[in-house]
Formats: sequence, structure tokens, C-alpha cells
Amino acid sequence: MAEDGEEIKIFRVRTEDESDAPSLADDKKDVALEEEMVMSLISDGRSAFHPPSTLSSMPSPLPLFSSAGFNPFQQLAIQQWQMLIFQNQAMIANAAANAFAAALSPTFTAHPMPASPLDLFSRTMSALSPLTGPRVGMMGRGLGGMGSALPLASPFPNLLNPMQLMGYGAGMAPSTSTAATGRKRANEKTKKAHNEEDKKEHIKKPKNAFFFFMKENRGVLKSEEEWKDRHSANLNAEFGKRWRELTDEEKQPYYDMAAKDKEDHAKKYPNWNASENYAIRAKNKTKRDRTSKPVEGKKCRARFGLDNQQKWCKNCGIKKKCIFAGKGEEDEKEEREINQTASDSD
DNA sequence: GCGCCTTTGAAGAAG
DNA sequence: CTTCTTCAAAGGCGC
Repeated sequence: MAEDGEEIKIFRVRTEDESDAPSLADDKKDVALEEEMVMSLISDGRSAFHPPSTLSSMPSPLPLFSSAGFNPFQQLAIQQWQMLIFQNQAMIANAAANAFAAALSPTFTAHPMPASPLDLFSRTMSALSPLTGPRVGMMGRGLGGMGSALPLASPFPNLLNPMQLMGYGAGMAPSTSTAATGRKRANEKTKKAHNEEDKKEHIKKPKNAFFFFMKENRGVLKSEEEWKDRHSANLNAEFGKRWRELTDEEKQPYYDMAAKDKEDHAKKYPNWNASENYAIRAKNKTKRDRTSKPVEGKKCRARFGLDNQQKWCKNCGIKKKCIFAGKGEEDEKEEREINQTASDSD
């Protein structure tokens, strides 16, 4: 538990109760409009990023993010996302408001103001992530006093975002990366994918709730000064701590994501079995012995020795059956020896 | 290039 | 049925 003065930062999700009720109807209208746009985007069945007539007649979007240097598919995705974002300035403003609230809130230090258009773009991408759904995700904390932040519904449930195309997971954004770094990572990923195509397809396990929690909040934790340069293992330990501090209700959205992931996985790979992955790495891996406890299961005499009888269990102390040991012939013989030694010394 | 670290939860294997 | 083991993710580090 928290010590005096120690601040516990827990990644909580916003519930509907916390959202801004008066704006709900407007938001629903916006979402419906945007869903219609998205449906028109994907209706030709060829590309989710095919420009619909309504968008192609729009004025040029703001130059939020240069798509120069990316491959044509990524460029198209970026440009079209910019168009969508251009139409969703309320959301962008909301992202900025959230970030501003975060900067002002004494209990929330994770999110300073967007440092650049790219930063703002990245955050918006994160907020619109299909994975994030109707939740605020990384911006869910520290908004208590604002009241003006709009709920960030995800209007594009079927749309990939450019960050994912560039190799970043949903909810993640290259906070300080340059476009060149993004390209490098994308190329590495592509190269790796090609190599893996040669081998048998490796179907990964669906993620559990805790992994969704980590995935969604890793960027947030890493933006905190204390955790900025820490090793992943340290971060994960912290995630474990924060996860345990969440209530069941707060964990529920992550369990829902895991259930959805499991369901999708089962649909996609109906014949897949988790054990298919078991031997892939294990055969090259020295098995870590996590169970070996040197003298576990033996009697107190063997565990602690005759010189440490004060550590023996109650039963051993009164020459009865040891509560730790399994009893076999050897044990009985050993016990007889103890008894004999004890009576000899009397 | 690959295992380790570190977490939780799901699932399969083993007892 | 219970317990144990593996693997999902992340990314720096060491061999």
C-alpha cells in the first residue's frame, strides 16, 4: 500500500458516468457520420484507404505529418488519415485539452502539452486506435477537474492506423522518433516477415487482459520521468503492481478485450492449439528451474540439521511425524535413528 | 542472434 | 482435480 506522501498512479479507464453527458448526442451524431464515411471508404472492397468522393472533393488537409519517404501504401494511409483527422478537429482539440489537463493536474504528470504536430498526431492516432475502442485509454487519468473533455469514441473500428502500418502497436506512438526511424523499423519488420514466411507460420497466442493493460499503458508509463529510461522488466513489474491495484470493475474492459481477441483468434485459426507453440523456443532453451528447493520435502532434520533444532517443526520437536516430510521406508529408518540417538543421550 | 529478466493470465501437460 | 510449465509483449543487456 501507499506510504505517506507516496503517489500511486494507476491507469484507470473512464466510465460512461464520467463522460460529458450533454455532448453525448452530438458525439453520437459525429460517430454516425464518421462511420458512414468509413463505410464508404471500405465499401469498394479493395482498400480501406481508398478515397471516397466526399473526401476527394475536400480541401487539402493541414500538413500535420509529412508522408514523404514512406511507401505508396503508407503514404496513402497517412494522407487519408490526415483528411479524417482534419474533419475531426474536435477530437484533436480534445486530445490537446486532455494533454493540457494532464499538464495542469497536480496528480498527473504523464502528459505534457503536445510537443509538435507529430506528437499531437500520434496521440490522436492512439486515441482513435481500434484497440482502444470507446475508452480514453492513455488519457483517462487526471481529467477529474476538467469536465470539458469530450469522450473519445473510436469511430473507425475496422480501420488500421498508420502507426500500426509502420510497425507500432495500437496505443503506441513514436513519441520522439523521426520518420526515418519509423521507416527503419518498418523495413526491419518487413524483412523479418519475409524471413518468417519461409518458415512455418507461427500463430501466436491471443493476449490476456494484463497484456492489453500493458500494451495500452506502456507509452504512458514511459513518459513518466521516473520510468523513462527503465528496463522493460522493471516496467513490467510496475505494471503488475498497478494491475493488482485496479478493481475488478477497472480490469473488466481489459478482460473484455482479451475475450474479444480470443474469439477473433478462434475464428481466424479454428484448429490452432496453444501447445503448437510449446516446443518452438523450448528446444533451444535451457529450462529454468523454478521449482527446485534444495531440501524441500525432507524432514526438519535434513532441512535444518541437528544443530538447528530450534527451527524444526512442532512435531519433530516432540519426536512425532514431521509435518513437511513424505513418509517412506527411508524416513522411518531415519526417524528410528533419531529416536535411538535421543534415547542414547538420555 | 538469442536467452534472460519481469509481470499476469490462459491453456495444456503432468501427476 | 490440482499443480506445474509455457507463452503471449517489451527492449536493454550479456554471451
